[in-house]
Amino acid sequence: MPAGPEAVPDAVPNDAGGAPRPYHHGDLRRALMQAALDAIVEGGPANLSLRDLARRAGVSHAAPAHHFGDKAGLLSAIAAEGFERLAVTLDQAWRQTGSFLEVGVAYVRFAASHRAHFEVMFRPELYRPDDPAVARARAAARSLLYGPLADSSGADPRAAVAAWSLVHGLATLWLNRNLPPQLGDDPEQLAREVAGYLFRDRDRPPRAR
Amino acid sequence: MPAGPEAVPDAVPNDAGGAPRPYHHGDLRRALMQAALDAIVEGGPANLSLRDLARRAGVSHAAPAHHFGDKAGLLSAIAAEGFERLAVTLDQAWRQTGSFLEVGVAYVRFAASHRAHFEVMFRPELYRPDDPAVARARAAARSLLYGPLADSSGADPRAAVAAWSLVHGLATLWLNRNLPPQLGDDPEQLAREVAGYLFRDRDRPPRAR
DNA sequence: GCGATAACTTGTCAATGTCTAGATACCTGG
DNA sequence: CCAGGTATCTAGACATTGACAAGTTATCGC
Repeated sequence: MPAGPEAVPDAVPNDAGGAPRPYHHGDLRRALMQAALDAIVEGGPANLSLRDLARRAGVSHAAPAHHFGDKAGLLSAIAAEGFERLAVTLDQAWRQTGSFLEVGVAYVRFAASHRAHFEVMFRPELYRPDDPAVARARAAARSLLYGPLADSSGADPRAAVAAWSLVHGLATLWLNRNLPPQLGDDPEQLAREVAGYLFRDRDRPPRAR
Repeated sequence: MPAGPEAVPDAVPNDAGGAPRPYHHGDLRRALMQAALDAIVEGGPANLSLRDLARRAGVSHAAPAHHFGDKAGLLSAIAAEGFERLAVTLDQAWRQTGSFLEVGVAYVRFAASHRAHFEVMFRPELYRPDDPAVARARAAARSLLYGPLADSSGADPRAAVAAWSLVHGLATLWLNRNLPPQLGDDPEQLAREVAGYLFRDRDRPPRAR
């Protein structure tokens, strides 16, 4: 894809005018991850370019391969991190509110605030879903999605699927701007209102609001 | 329903022994679309290659550009066709059953049976969402999603969003194999069961619970 | 110190998207 | 019937990309 409107030459060893960049970046892996997240927010995972990330980080075009192997390796790392952070988010929401609805709201809030992670996590063809770190993190997040409902008596797995589907669909439709604008631009509020249609008689009273 | 492209000898440029392929393909546009749908089912929209499509159709590498301009043009055509067919599907379901739930089930069935279309339609960064044909078809499909609920008295747009989110989330999670396998592999049946949790007091009550 | 090793660079190659120019078949008007 | 025009397709070229191989430089363990 020669999509770049302007062709910037590959990594220049030194910043223009600044002090010479040290040979070792220091935390290139983290810097490349962050650059990737920025790039994905800007243009989606499909338009991601390893060489562009290298330029953003000020390193040579082949440096990313050293840390991630290849493009799928980078995206696998992003997916794993995303599932880890999602698990933390859902766990906190459940612990702090005891409300199944608030777990769903937290899911939507995560998608909106970690858009790049979220867009990668649910596109398995972009990365390696069987990567151990990915599989572990995904399993943890999944158990937190099903867990709260499994705790309640007479749990039906289809109820959890309904809840997960609702918040997942809302999150993806919101991210893709497929919802009517008159619903406002606050995904969290929208999630709380919309999810109420499903959760209304299945919830403990929330302790926090 | 979308029958494969035939009636044209799929000869490769230097096909050994066969009759020489005619200079004009006959229906190259349709053949390229079908090849693209096949390729997307195999590897996702991100791994789509125009040159690969040209090889599949037995034409030169630049032939696709003549019909679609560029890659985004091809994907725009796929998205437009997808929204058109989705609108037909939803319209039929509503007319034939008069059931919100069955419209939702039809949505999931469409996603499963038109996987390639569906995967493109909801990735606006891959195509040109403002393309007139796309915008028109998308608006038609959207009105059929909101229409049935808007007809009923005291319609709340958030109810429609809840319904759309549920079936959309279920469809995407099913396509990405993110649902527990013990729920079976029939998306239509799963949709009918799961959607019952939301539609239950707005529609014919489902058997369960 | 000093060798081992990790981190990064440079060079290269096949593949891709897109552009330009040219070749070929169809088709309409006379 | 046939001549020119146009739609369709081919051929070539170029910049960009992902991946690989081999070399260079800094850091770390001992």
